[in-house]
Amino acid sequence: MIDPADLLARAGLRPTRQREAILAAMARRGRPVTAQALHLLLHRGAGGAGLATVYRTLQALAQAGLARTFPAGEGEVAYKLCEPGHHHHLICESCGRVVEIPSCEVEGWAAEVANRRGFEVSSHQADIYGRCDVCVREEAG
Amino acid sequence: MIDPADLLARAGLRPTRQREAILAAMARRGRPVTAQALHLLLHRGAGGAGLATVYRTLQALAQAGLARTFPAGEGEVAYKLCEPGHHHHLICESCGRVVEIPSCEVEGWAAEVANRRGFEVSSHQADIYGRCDVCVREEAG
DNA sequence: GTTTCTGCAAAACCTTTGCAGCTAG
DNA sequence: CTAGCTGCAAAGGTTTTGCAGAAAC
Repeated sequence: MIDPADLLARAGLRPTRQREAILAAMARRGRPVTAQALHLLLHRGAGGAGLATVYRTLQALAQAGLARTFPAGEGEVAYKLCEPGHHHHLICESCGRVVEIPSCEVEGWAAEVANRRGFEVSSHQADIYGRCDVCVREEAG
Repeated sequence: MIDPADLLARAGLRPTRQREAILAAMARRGRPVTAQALHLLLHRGAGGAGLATVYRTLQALAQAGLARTFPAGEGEVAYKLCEPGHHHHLICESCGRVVEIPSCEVEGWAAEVANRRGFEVSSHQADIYGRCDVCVREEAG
């Protein structure tokens, strides 16, 4: 379970009403959201947060390694809460759901390919795009 | 060897002075460049090209599958000439050099991981970051 | 009481678009 | 001659920044 207050502490941020609202919304959503979308979501509900605050909070979370960024649409960036540490993603192109894949079988491949060309690996990144079980069924049904 | 005129023909674009200058600069560079950077590069040299033209050309190339986009800095997109078809990249974080990896051993891993979770794979994307042989030697020497 | 955070509005930025003039076929 | 391309400048959008007031410690 995701605890907003805990995440803020881990990021070295003061727990404020706005930040907790932002984190709660992100946790509830579970898939990447843009700053703009988050701002709208919160503005309508009770605990609002200014656009600048949303941007600043998301940036801080990403910098602390508690959120990952995804390219979204044209020139927009979406954020999603992620456990720190290395992992990959399975992304549904239909509903936007994102599943984290903890194990990393790409590791060996990356090291081999890189070494063969004299590269020294510092990191790698791999994501799989497709349609999730729910969306596949819906489309078929 | 990369032939600007040929690439333009493959993309269904008319060969003009500006476009050939853009392609020549991209080929010369060999690593991802942003539209802004290209514009500056060309504006200083002889064969200039307007910013709008640079953007339009890069967009057309990407759409034709002859260039790939890379996230660059904050909210910027960089482009690099790439052979069409599926491949991965080895990216040097020090000098920016990019090497294409044609073979795709990730394919199997992607399919297995996805199927295990009920996903239907449509595509995947994997890049390796590190330092290339030249930069490693420079750092050591 | 300090330090940090928020909100607003302005600014900065990259990118796209409209349009008149030019160029390739 | 016609269709397509270029350049400029204006517009569109997202993201960042400055600053006074508010909130957390």
